[in-house]
Amino acid sequence: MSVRQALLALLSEGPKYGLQLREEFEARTGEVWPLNVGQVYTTLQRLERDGLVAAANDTAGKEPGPQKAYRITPAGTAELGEWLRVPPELSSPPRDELVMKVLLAARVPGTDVHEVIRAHRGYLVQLIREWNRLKEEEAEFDLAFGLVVDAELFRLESVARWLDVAEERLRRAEADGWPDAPAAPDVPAAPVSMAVLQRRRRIAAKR
Amino acid sequence: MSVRQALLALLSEGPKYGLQLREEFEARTGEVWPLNVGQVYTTLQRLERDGLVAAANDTAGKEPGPQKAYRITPAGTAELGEWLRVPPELSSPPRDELVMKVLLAARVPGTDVHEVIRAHRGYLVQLIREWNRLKEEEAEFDLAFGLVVDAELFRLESVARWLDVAEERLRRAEADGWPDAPAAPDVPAAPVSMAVLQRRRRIAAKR
DNA sequence: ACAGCCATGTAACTTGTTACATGATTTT
DNA sequence: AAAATCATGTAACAAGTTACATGGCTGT
Repeated sequence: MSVRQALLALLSEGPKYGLQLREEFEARTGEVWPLNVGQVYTTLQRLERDGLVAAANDTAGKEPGPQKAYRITPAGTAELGEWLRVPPELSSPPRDELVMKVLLAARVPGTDVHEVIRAHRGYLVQLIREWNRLKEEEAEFDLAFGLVVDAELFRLESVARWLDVAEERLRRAEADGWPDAPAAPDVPAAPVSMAVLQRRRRIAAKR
Repeated sequence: MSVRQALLALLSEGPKYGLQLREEFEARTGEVWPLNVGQVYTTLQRLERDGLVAAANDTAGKEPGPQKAYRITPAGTAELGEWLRVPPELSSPPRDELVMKVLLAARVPGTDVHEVIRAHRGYLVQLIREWNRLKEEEAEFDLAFGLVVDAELFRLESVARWLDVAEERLRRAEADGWPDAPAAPDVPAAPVSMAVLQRRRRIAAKR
């Protein structure tokens, strides 16, 4: 839900048409974040439906051609302004796929969390090296590219550091006899009318 | 596209039913990442369609009740195993909403990037403080919560640091006379048969 | 008996992806 | 004239969200 506003931002500089928006979007992100064209057109349709953009009858006229330029409307400018300033993810943080893998791997039978963690960590340091190489090669010339690469590097490094503390935390928990319910390893908790079981757990959770 | 595998992971410990999966998912993520129930049921349907899970005719039988338990199949176990080990975001990194806001704000007329950056940075440090408080209060007791909070803290801190270097980069670029095309501030590049214009830009990009 | 939760399901909608179809323009 | 590429558009699908409908079970 950010392509919408990205298009508004590009149109705030002047009328543009579909393919042009795709190219400028990718240029603005240092050619790192691709944007498929189909989405540009469908998003433009929705923006027009919502009154945030309008077809720009080229002031020059007489030159229709295949291109259909759009311009931003006052309502569009307003929405853009708010989007730029309102911080993302206000409520609960986004689900992080790698974090989920570690959390879940910790209790999957026949799986060693530490092995999983090592695999991902190895891949991360490799990725970090590659981005650093790219940065040295190109980031001087392209402001957008430099910014995006920095963001990615910072993110990757924070994930790598998290893997380290996560592994340590898990190791300590294991030393303390975790997972806390190795219990019945297949018997589906007996036919105790599970609704009751469910309830009991909820109450227990409330302490 | 990770709820799918998360359900597989939970089912790898034994048969479970819909609501139970929702609750266990949220428990595993320290109650930080909510999961709406509707998605659990639709995802289970797709998993069944794809042969990764199957209805678990409770071995105990005779106790249908309202609950429909599912169990993981060998194919499901295989997919889960691969998902756990394959690193995410192999190709290009995910679009980060905050990064996009900064990149785009830099050229939106009537908008000061630095003001935008400051606003987001302020919000970030506030968020970091709140998470730290939560961590001190509860993270001791709940391994999952501790892990998720750490991940979020690391992420937020990396974003905050990125904002700092981004602001510095932008400031230097401005000193060097950026944005590079203040040019015609409204005239849509004249009616020069835009297709040609487009081409020229592509070639120029190739240098 | 009635209220309230447990449990499953469905509908409508948004965002995003991939793949294909169709003209117009330009290049060779 | 044919091939390539520019440009727009549509169809089909996956994944996610919110909201609502519907029974069964439980507690008072």
